[in-house]
Amino acid sequence: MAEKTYEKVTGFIKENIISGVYGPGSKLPTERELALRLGISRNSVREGLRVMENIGVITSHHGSGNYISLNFDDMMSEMLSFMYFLKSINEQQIIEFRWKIEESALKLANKYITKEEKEILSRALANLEKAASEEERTKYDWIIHQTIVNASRNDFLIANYRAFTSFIESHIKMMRSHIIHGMQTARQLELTHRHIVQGLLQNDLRLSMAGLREHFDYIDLYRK
Amino acid sequence: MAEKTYEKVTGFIKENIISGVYGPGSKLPTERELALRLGISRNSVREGLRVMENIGVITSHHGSGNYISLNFDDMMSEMLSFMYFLKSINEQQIIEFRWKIEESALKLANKYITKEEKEILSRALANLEKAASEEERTKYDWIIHQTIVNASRNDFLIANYRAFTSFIESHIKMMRSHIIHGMQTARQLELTHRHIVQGLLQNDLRLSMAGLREHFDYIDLYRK
DNA sequence: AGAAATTTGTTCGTATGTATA
DNA sequence: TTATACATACGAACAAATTTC
Repeated sequence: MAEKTYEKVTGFIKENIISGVYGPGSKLPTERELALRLGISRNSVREGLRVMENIGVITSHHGSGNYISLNFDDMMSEMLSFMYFLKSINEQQIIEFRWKIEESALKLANKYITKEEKEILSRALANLEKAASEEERTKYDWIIHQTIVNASRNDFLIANYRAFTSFIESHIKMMRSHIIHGMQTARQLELTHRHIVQGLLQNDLRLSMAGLREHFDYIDLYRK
Repeated sequence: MAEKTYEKVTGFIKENIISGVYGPGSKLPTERELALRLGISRNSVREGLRVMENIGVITSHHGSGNYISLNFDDMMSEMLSFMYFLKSINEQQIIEFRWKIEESALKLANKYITKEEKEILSRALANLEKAASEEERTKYDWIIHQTIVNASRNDFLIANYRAFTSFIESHIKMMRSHIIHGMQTARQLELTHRHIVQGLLQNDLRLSMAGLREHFDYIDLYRK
């Protein structure tokens, strides 16, 4: 037999999502009804539901029911961090990947960025440069990178970046403090942000690309 | 209550993998023993096992036992393609993303590619250029692109690319026949492959990047 | 080769805690 | 507050595949 019993449940849910019957917030049939309708036992239904819950497709509310949620981001990041341990993916690969994602996003952002996003970037840069605390700096640093990726207008890049982001959130904090410490001051790192943002504002791809490269060069240089 | 019952199982497995007790091929305790040891029912154990199976951490063999497998690649692919599907993304974004992934991979491949991989590329290119059928061309085309991505030595890029290609497999076939038809002959598309491969063989990043750009320019040009 | 033991696959019944009207 | 619907969890049982003797 090819299909396992619990896959009737996951298949059922997927099909109904794809066909548009279920969307975020939809309530699934009760476990008993699913068992009845699919011709399987309640335990098998539950095995399937647990799988879907774990990958972020549904959420289960005790006493209430099972609902479509469709936010895989958490699961994605959990899986990625687990992969990090197991495949012994080294820091090098992580930094490379983030760099490549941002590089790709930057090129597309240069094409698609809106006036509103340019303003967000300007403000974030200004705030970053006059930020007093490390916490503030992290915040505006974050806004800049996030805005650029969003401006790429490519949902694949955005989805990947977001999933990836939550995974390396702790790493970034760790890295950043390393970097700061290594450089004594954050001035140089901030300068790279200035180049990235100004390049985007002036439609100067060369400048922003160079800024991004500097940015990751610093990270690479001081991450030990 | 924070922890669900089945998470005792997933936690147990994860911890033992991370601590090195379990590696690929390790046999887990029987379901009954796990239930006993964790103080939960066998049904709950099975819910946890199904979750781990579904994300590719273990495989279950009827009558034999549960074993550590540790290949999430397939699961990643499935999850990403499901995600991608749900976001209902347009063709433009698909082409852009594939391009950016390959572009990133190409740069890294230029750094990490091995002699063996260069030989694979040479052979694939030769086979592509003397291929008689469309089916054959598709095959060697695919080998070239796949080899380049693998040569990037970045598991994140590889996982993404794999997930992505399985999703757009049908699109690629469709696109290719469109392109071929539009150009009357596949000569020009093959020339782009020649540039990409030769650039890699000669460590000439400029040439291979230009080839890749041509490649996607053709796709972009003729995809309507 | 064959029988017995082991293990996963699947189901049913039941008890309990939670949410909602 | 009560009643109902629902998810959570457990235990027992049998089927089917595998391993062991």
